[in-house]
Amino acid sequence: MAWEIKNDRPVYIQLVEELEMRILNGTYTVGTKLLSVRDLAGEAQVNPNTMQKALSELEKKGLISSRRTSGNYITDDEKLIRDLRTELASNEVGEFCGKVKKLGITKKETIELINKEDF
Amino acid sequence: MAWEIKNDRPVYIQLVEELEMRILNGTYTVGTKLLSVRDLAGEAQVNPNTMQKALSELEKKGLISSRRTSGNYITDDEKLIRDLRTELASNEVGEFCGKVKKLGITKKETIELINKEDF
DNA sequence: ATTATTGTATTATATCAATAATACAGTTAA
DNA sequence: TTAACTGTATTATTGATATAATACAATAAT
Repeated sequence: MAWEIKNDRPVYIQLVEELEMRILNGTYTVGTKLLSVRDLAGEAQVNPNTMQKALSELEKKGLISSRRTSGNYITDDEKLIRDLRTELASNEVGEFCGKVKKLGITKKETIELINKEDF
Repeated sequence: MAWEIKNDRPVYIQLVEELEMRILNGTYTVGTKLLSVRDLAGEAQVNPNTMQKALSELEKKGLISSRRTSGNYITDDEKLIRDLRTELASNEVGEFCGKVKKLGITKKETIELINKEDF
C-alpha cells in the first residue's frame, strides 16, 4: 500500500488524510483492527510519535477507537463512514469548482476536461 | 479585493497562489505596475517580508519582473500567461479526479455533482 | 508466572515558516 | 538638491512540526 508522504505539508495531516481515505473507501474494513502504531509508522516510514498524533486525530473524528492495550479499531458505524464520505466528496467538488471558476474556466470546459480523464 | 489567508499552510505559498491567480485570470493587467511590496502586504495583512518572499517566487516563474527602485511589473508575455493558465487548470483537474476516484466515486457521479454547482 | 506487545505520555532537539525591526542604495518627485 | 519611496538584505525571535529516545501501565501470549 502506497504511503506517498511529501514534505510540502505537515506529515501528520497527510497521514490523517490517507488513513481517513482508506477507511472511507473501504481499504480498511469496518470494525477490524489496525496495525499497531509502531507497525503503521514503519509502513509509512514516519516517526511513531507522528503516526500516534494522526491516530489521535482520527479518534477525535470517531473513525477509530483505541483500546488501550489491545490496539486501534476501525469504527463499525457505517452511517458515519457514508456521511463523512459524502461530506468529503462534496467539499472536494466545491473547492475544485471554486478554483476553476476563479481561473475563468466555464462549467462546460470543466466537464470536457474531466471527460478526458481516465476513471 | 479579498485576500483569504488561512493558517493551514505557509502564508507565502498562499500569497503566491493568489497573486498568480490574479495574473492568470486577468485581475492584474498585463504589463502594468503592481502596488508596492509594503502596500500589498498591507492589503493582505501580512508582514512585508512575507509578501516580498512571495513576489520573489513569482519573479522566478517569470510572471513579474522587479525594477529595483521603481516597482514590480506584471509580465507582458501573454503566451506565458496562457500556457501557465492551461497548465494550472490541467493540474487542478488531474488532482481533483485522482481524489474522487480514490474515494470510489464514478466519473458520472462526479459530473452530476459538478452540474449542481453554480458557475 | 513471565514475557512481549499494546497505546500513551514525557522531554528534548532541530528545522522551518512567519514575524519584526532595521538598514541601505538607487530612483523618483518635490 | 532634498525628501520620499522603491526593492532588497540582514538579524533576531517566536511558534509549530517532526523526530528521537524513553518510560509506563495494562493486556495478551507463551
